[in-house]
Amino acid sequence: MVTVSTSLEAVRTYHHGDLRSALVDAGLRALETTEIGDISLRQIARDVGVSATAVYRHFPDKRALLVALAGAGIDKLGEAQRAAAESMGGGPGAFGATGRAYVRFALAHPALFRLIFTHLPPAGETVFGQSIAARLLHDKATAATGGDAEETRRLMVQAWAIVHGLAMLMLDGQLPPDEALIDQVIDPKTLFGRHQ
Amino acid sequence: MVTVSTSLEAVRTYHHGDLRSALVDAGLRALETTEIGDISLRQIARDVGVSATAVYRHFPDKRALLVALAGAGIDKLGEAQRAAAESMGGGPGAFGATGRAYVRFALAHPALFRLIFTHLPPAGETVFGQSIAARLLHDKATAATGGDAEETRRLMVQAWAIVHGLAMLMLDGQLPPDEALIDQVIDPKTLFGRHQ
DNA sequence: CCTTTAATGTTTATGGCGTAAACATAGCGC
DNA sequence: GCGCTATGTTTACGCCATAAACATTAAAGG
Repeated sequence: MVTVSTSLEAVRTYHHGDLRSALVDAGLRALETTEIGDISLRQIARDVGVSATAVYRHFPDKRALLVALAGAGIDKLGEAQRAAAESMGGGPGAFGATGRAYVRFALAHPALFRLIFTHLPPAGETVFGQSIAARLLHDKATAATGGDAEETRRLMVQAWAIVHGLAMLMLDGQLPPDEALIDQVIDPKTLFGRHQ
Repeated sequence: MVTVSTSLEAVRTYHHGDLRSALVDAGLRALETTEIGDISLRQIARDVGVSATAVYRHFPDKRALLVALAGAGIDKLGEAQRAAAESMGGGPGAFGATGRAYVRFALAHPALFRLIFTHLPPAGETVFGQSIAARLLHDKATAATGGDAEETRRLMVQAWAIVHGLAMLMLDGQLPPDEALIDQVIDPKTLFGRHQ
């Protein structure tokens, strides 16, 4: 029996121990350097040091692994937004901070960001519905509209669309990924100050 | 020599006649029913009734064919916007009409729309730069800002981002693809009426 | 403890893909 | 009419996702 020492104290045996999370970790790592279309099951398995078909013990198919990666990505995105809001003390600047964090996350992890939104049927609830920013945004929009539900919804969708659109256009090279442009476009004053 | 009759009057010989445009047409047709990641050179070649490698006489690789398809898509999108603007007589409602046409186009041709923006390095100029809507938008934004260049740019980017974001979120199942929501979100009054 | 069994690996195989290389055909300029 | 070149085809390679059969080991029950 061959015993291969891996990164730290761990030792490889026939059974891996926690292959599922190792695959997810390797997948997330791969997404940092590989565009989404070039992600391959076999490569991820190779990275983990396991046969290609071992993956199928933990995921029914490639798509299922990608769904798991997207889930991890959604968590990361949420955490980035939470941290951004917290850094503003949850105060009036918090909502804008979550928007900027959203775009920065997209630019920092393009393949992961794309995976979250595209290439997968929305897993159960909508990404946005689960978001920290959703509550902040809802509060802000409700205040701005004085409680009108339809207007509130419009403001929320507009705000999300602007942030998401900015992220996508920068990701796709249609707009320069400038920090200054992000700040300029995501300005709560111009997004909410307009309501009559 | 086998002579196969194709759709109309045409006749197949060893040389196709206009394989390049036949491939583009078949590719566009494929994009109506196949998501972008599942588009295959070999299938397109099969649809045209030609060997897989014949494609390489007209395109250096798959990417090049996709670029050609994206180019055709950009033309179609531009035409849809032009028609939308014209239907409003080019009047004050024209700009909003181009925005709605943009989102409707995305919903009507999801794979093609994605191809145009993602999966390809922006071919030369930006998609938006060439757009009919760009001029309408620029005029509108300039009027709203009284000529301030930076403010004009901000308004233009915000408008494009909102439209693009809405299209993407609907495409990705994060927002319901309702006509009413499109009309509500893309409302020039709420997009431009706010400027102080 | 020791054995059975289920979980979790590996090997092997299949068919599809993009693409390179060698070869075939035919249209066009001389 | 002939040869050159554009434009096809055939064949082949290596990678991919995935199915099927087989191997190893951990855990559970006697």
